[in-house]
Amino acid sequence: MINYITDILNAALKKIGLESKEIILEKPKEEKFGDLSTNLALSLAKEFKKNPRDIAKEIIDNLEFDKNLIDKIEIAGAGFINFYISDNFYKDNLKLILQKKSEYGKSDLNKNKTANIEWVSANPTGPLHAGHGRHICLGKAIANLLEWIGYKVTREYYYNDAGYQMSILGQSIESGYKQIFDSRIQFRDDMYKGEYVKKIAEEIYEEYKRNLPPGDDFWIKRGEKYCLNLIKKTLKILKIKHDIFFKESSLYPYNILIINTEDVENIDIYKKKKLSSSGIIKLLYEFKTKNLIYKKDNAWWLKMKSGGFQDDKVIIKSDDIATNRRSEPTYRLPDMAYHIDKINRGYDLILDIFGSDHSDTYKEVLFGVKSAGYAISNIKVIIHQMVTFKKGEESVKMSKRSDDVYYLDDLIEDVGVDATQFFFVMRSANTQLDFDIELAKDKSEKNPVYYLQYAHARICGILRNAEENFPDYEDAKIDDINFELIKTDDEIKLLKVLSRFPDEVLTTASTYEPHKIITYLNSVAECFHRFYHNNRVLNPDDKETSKTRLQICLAAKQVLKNGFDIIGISAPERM
RNA sequence: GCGCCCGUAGCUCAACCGGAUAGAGCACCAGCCUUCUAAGCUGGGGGUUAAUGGUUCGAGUCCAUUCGGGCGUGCCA
Repeated sequence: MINYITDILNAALKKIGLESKEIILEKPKEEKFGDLSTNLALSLAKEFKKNPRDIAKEIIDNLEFDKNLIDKIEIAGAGFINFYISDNFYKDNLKLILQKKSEYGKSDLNKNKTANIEWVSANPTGPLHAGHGRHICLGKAIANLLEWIGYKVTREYYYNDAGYQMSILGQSIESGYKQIFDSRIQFRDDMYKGEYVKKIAEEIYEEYKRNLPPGDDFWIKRGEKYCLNLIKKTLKILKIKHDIFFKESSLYPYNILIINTEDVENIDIYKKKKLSSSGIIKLLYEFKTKNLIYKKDNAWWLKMKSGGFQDDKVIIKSDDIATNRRSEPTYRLPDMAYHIDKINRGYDLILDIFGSDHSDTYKEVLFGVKSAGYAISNIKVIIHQMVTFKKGEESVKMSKRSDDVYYLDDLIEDVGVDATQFFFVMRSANTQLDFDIELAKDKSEKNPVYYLQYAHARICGILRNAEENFPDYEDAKIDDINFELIKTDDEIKLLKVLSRFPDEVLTTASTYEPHKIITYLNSVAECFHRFYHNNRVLNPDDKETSKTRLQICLAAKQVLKNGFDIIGISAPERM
């Protein structure tokens, strides 16, 4: 419908002799202003310094439209053009929903385009904690949205499988292992002390007893495998499956993270050894060739001041025996190489999701990628603010250091998968979120999840009733709909809301803001509940109306279900 | 100190390139179950959109300043 009106408006502009414009059509807040409205005349008035109402009149006089679809068009207020859409359109759309079913709302706008969405990407140093939840649930919904607007989506998980943090994990497990038979062993402050560390240690002890396995690498690899499995398990509960797990080490020669600072100086060494094909080395070549890096204090720095940053940043650390620091890249360099890797894979859209604690670093990374000579216009970054947890009035402390962490598994167990998903996606990503665990747990009308799911369950109740008591209604076909019988306000309003779904999906997807779908579904549920309250669906004395209303119910159920699929919650048949 | 994000009803939050009387849920008040699930429906009270100034036909939205909150500001990621 929006496309149709946009087209006829542009045709009218052409007749007047104006360029076609990007036309904004929105649903007016007030019903009396029609179904769709445009401020086109107002913005043209600004441009040409004319009276907006005169322009609006001129446009309408030149507008040709299908009277079967649009009842009337009016000028209102300062110069808004309001369209009143015919009920016929909504009735036709009812058929469309019932025919398209789970496809209703999907668009092929980005047919043949590919998108890569990278998220979660927590390093496998332990289980996911509750704070990760927002990031994870948001990414899940956005990935779904991209598919709904036609992208072929690759879901990717990037993690550091070596380096400082992982070596701490290895040391922690080693300490845990030794502690089993030597009570003198203590954990250092900077070590991981969670229950899972002990579990890994015990597993290893069962396998090797006191025959200490050799090498640092052993502990790290065991830890990585175990922790990644914990993470995947949690993701599976949330019905998330990544297509690619990308290891940082795969960007290095021999998958080893050490880059010798001297070797960078004589970077051709890598070429001689035929090791110059890895992402990190290639990038270093590019930086060196473009004279973007320099050596200072035995570390390598990337020139960033030119990009508006306060300081240049270290990309390869110096050796420092005192602090046990090795000559390895900082996170920036592999992150840049990783993004270049994604660019080279040729996606039409590359999406990163970060918490606000990374909002500075992604700029550095993009700057580096751009400086190295790559186009970054396909890369979009979504930043979400942090989340705090509370139980009623009491706030829940999130401590990484202690072993008393509130894990994502705990949260899911406390409030359920649906409430977890819903609460994290419910709010705009760029506001700080207060997650009320008590409220999410609540099985009453206070809990906003239920308002939506209840509408779906209610419809299922009607369908069950039809099946059991009115078998001859149940087999009603789309062709049995008698449009003449759709006449109450509640019915029409419900159909109007349902017709908006495809447009809502589009705008939601193009801004990557899944909470808008929830706002929309709320209005679907609201209209359905009112319809339900005022309009008896199954009535033995009026078979035709019953059949028709059953089809309306089916359509509402479908739209709710499709919306639930996008945000990733279930559609319960009973509650 | 500097950078990014945020500040909307008692609470949690919406508001689509700047548009018409700023909207929901919860909480509060008053009604509605002999009828497909009352986890619902109907009505009501509640606002100087943190403050001040500016831009314009029009500002919650853009600009400036101030106040308040979050996150960053490592050779951690």
